[in-house]
Amino acid sequence: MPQRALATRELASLFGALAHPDRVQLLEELGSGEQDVNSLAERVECTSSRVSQHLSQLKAHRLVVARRDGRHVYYRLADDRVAAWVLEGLDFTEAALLDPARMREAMAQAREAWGHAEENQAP
Amino acid sequence: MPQRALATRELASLFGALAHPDRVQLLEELGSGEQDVNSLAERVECTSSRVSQHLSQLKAHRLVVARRDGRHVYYRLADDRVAAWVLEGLDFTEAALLDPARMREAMAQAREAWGHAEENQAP
DNA sequence: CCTATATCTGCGAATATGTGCAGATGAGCA
DNA sequence: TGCTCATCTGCACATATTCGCAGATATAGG
Repeated sequence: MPQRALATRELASLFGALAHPDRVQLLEELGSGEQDVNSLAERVECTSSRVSQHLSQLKAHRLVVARRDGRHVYYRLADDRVAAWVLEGLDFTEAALLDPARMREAMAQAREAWGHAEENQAP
Repeated sequence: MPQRALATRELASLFGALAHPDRVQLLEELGSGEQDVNSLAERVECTSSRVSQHLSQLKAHRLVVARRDGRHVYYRLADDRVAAWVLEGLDFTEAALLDPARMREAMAQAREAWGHAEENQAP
C-alpha cells in the first residue's frame, strides 16, 4: 500500500517543516491573529528575509496562508485544527521539561545557542 | 519568560526527532505493540544499526522506551497520549494528499527517494 | 518615471544530519 | 573461557539545512 507510505513520508516532511524554533514561534505568534512579515520579524528577532523564508516553508505545507494588502503581506494560520494540533505539542514539551534531566539538557542547548546563561530554576 | 522559549525550542527539537520517514514508520509499527530491533529493521527495510540509531533518538525524546529480555531489546511507545498526538498527524497528511498538487509533489519526491515510478492514480 | 518601503529570491559558506561500515558491548550457551 | 547473536557506538564521508547578504520584485506616492 503505497498510499500509507506516502502519508508517512509526507508526515515526516511536515515534521521537518516544524523542526525549527523560529518556525514554531511564528506559529505561536500567529495563534493570536494575523500579522505581517515585519511584525513577525521583530517578534522572533531575526531579519525579515529569514522570516520570509520560514513562512514560505510553512506555506508550502499549508500551515499558513498569505494575504496581500498594499505593500504588506499578512500571514495567518491556515487551519485551526492543524494549528491546535501543533500547539498541543507545547503541552507535552512543557511537561517533559519538568523532568530535571531533560530540563538541564534543554537549558544547556539553549545556552549554547544563545551564548549566555539563564537564571537557574531549581538547584 | 525563558520558560516559554525553552518549550518552543524543545518542541522544535521534538519535531526534528520526528522529521524522518523511518522514525515515523517506527512509531507507526510500535503502535500495534512492542517489537525488538530486528523485527523493526525488517519492517522499515534498513539495517538494524540504523534502526538502533533512530530508536536512540526517539528514546532521547521520551517517545519510546526500551526493555531488555535476554539478548533482545524490545521497544514500545512511551506515552499513549504523545503517540496518539503524533499519529494524529497522519490524518492531516492524508487529507493534504487529497490536494492534487501536493499529491503530485509528494509522489515526485517519493519516486526520487525510491528510485522507481509508482502507478498513477488520476491523470 | 523615480524613490522608498515591504517582501521575496539566489548564492556561497558554515553547520547539522544522515549513511555505511567496522568494531565494541552485552547476553546466552557450550 | 570461548563462541555467537543482537544491539549499540564511533568514525569518515555524503547530503541537507541554515544563515547572512546582495540584489530582484512588488506596491504606493510623488
